[in-house]
Amino acid sequence: MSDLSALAGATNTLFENVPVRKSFKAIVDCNNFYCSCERLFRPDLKYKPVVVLSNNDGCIVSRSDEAKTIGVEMAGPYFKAKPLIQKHDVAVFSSNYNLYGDLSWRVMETLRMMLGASNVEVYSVDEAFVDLPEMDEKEVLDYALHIRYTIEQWTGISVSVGVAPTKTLAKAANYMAKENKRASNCVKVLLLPEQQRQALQSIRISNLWGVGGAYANKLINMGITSAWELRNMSVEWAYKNLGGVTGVRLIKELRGEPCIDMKEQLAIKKMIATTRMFGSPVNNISDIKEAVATYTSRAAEKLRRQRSAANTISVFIVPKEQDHSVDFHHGPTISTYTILPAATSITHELIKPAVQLVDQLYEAGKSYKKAGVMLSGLVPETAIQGNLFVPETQNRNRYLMDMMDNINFSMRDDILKFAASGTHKNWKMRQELRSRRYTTRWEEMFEVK
DNA sequence: TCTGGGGTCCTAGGACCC
DNA sequence: TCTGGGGTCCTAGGACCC
Repeated sequence: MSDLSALAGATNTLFENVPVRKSFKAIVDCNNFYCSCERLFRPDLKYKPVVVLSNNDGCIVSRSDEAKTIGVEMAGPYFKAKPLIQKHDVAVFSSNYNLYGDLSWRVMETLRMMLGASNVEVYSVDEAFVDLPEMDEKEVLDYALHIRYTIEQWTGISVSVGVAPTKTLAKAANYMAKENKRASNCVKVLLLPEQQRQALQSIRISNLWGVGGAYANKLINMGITSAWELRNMSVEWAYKNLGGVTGVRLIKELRGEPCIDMKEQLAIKKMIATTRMFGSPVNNISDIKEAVATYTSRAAEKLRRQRSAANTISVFIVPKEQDHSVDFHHGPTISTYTILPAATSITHELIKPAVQLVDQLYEAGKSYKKAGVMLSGLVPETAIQGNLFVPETQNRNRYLMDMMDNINFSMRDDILKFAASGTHKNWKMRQELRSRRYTTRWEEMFEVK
């Protein structure tokens, strides 16, 4: 490797006038995204503490800066934070995914218009990696600020931007930008080795992208506490101690050697899951079957959207544990799966085996708090669709699905569904504090009087 | 009775991300 | 009393084959 860089240097001195082509990666990350979305339609909340809850109003998944300041913890259970929230008059919202999804699309579309779609990798609902156009190092900061201001002006959502030679360093830069928004103007650029050293020395190992709870503990026990200390470990050490090639990539990225490529957009998913907590514990098998049928319908929609079919369906249910001393995340999960005779994307062909699996899993007398459906073994739908040798009804099924998808998409709220999904929904999740779907429903639009 | 080595495919499980 | 949902990638180890 050092041979290569020596070579590159030599080439450069030979051709003084040929500029070195530098490619920089940026991560653009919406600030407190869900809270910002809620505030957009509630300007009265602009400087007030706001939090958004997860599905089922379970934990806190987004906090405004003001909420962070008064000590509301991220991912903490809502009921524990409630006293603090009431004391400080914090505005509380249930998740409103219609709203966030739509605003996310606007932010990403702005980036695509600025940089070209092929240079934007949507990484999550509120983050995107972008390949910056070639420019002088001095211009990078200005360009990053330009991105930030344009998005804010066009969508009303404020973002932070981190720029560096690799994705991992860009994430580190972004972390620093957010640490001190006022000083950084929400933008941080780490191009020079000296800038990178200072930044990595100030970042604790647990805040590094790619180091989760398990590795953080392990590293701290080994005496490695800062990102800089980790950067200076050898790749052999990383292979042995940080999950093989993943660890090697992490170290190299920290040193400025790009190892994590930009991903193709519209990549076809390899697995599709729909899982939910129940609004309250359920002990009745028919309710569980209704829920599983509903989740299967949702998963099948996702499957058809990417034009895939599945040959394996797994179902799991999670009993409500009796012993509250155990860590709730690691409650027992009971699961099983079926391999289908042929891959399919037809909802009712998936619901039937899914519901049968519930019979295998369910134990009478127990109550359950969660269930989920996973589809895997995905293949392109074209591989199975429109077969001349299957009965005509089977081809018609696919058209039926198209019709259902279209109607459900335009009417929303699952106007058409299968009877197995039930009508009582005793298991349905709680969403007591949801705001209006301002940007996706006519009847919920923002009104100006 | 003696009884190798290398390859592939699959699954379970562990780590991570937001 | 009350603690989210949806993904990815990687490795180890077993089954099977020649």
